[in-house]
Amino acid sequence: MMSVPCSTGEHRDHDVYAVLCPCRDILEVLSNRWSALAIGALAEGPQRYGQLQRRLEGITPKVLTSTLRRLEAYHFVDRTAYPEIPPRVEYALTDLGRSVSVPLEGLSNWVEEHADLIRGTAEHAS
Amino acid sequence: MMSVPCSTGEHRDHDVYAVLCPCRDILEVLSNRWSALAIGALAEGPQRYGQLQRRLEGITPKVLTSTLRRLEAYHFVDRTAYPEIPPRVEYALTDLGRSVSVPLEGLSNWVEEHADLIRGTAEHAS
DNA sequence: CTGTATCCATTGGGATACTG
DNA sequence: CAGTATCCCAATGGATACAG
Repeated sequence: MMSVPCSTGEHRDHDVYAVLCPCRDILEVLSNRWSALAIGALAEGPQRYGQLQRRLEGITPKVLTSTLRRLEAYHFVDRTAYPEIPPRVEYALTDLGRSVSVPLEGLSNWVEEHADLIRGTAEHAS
Repeated sequence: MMSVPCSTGEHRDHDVYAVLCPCRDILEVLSNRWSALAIGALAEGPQRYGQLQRRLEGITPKVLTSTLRRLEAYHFVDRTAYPEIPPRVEYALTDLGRSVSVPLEGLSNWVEEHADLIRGTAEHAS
């Protein structure tokens, strides 16, 4: 009985496609290459910029920054800068971030558990 | 103690960045605008191309096709074409697809439950 | 250390029209 | 009905260099 949010369009009877519910927006904030990974990393505790960059292997500073900023904008992450030299900045999940990290980890765990199975079965030729 | 798959890089001590584990691939297959939505729609039962197009409001035929093909390549979805005229094609989740739809719905439900909360709190300016 | 500034490549996604 | 064929755009992501 539960359906994917905003996939049915039952709430929309005119054709102004632009004004969809926020569900898709949020889903898209989470659905990009790094957001879920970053939240997963932060789920283990607050971390500094450099730590995150090492954790999320392969991410470039520009992308890391934009990812964190987006998560910040949606209040999944808090950024705290300490006025020291050298600078120290800590990123931590908000309550909302911790909350979403639960279903996100559910997905991560699923992937971990099924990765080899998929690897074995799938021929992604194309 | 569970971490986001392949976010720690603990399995990688050289620097050939290309050969990461399949986890990220899979996560990326699921992490795009339509995949999760499509799986959610199919979780309620097999559906035809046209039905899906109506369910996933706003999706264009090209994108719907590519989404389904990708999900098919990873064996989340099965495609069955009946040699009739007019043609009839049914898409259904595989066992794997049904399996992943569970954590995916967990995420969807979270989003549904928190959408307004986020909407109220977030100023995504920028 | 924590970023920003450029520049660039890829591609996901979209609009529209057309076909077996 | 179930797609394909084109054309196009914006955005994500990446490499590298540089700055406060």
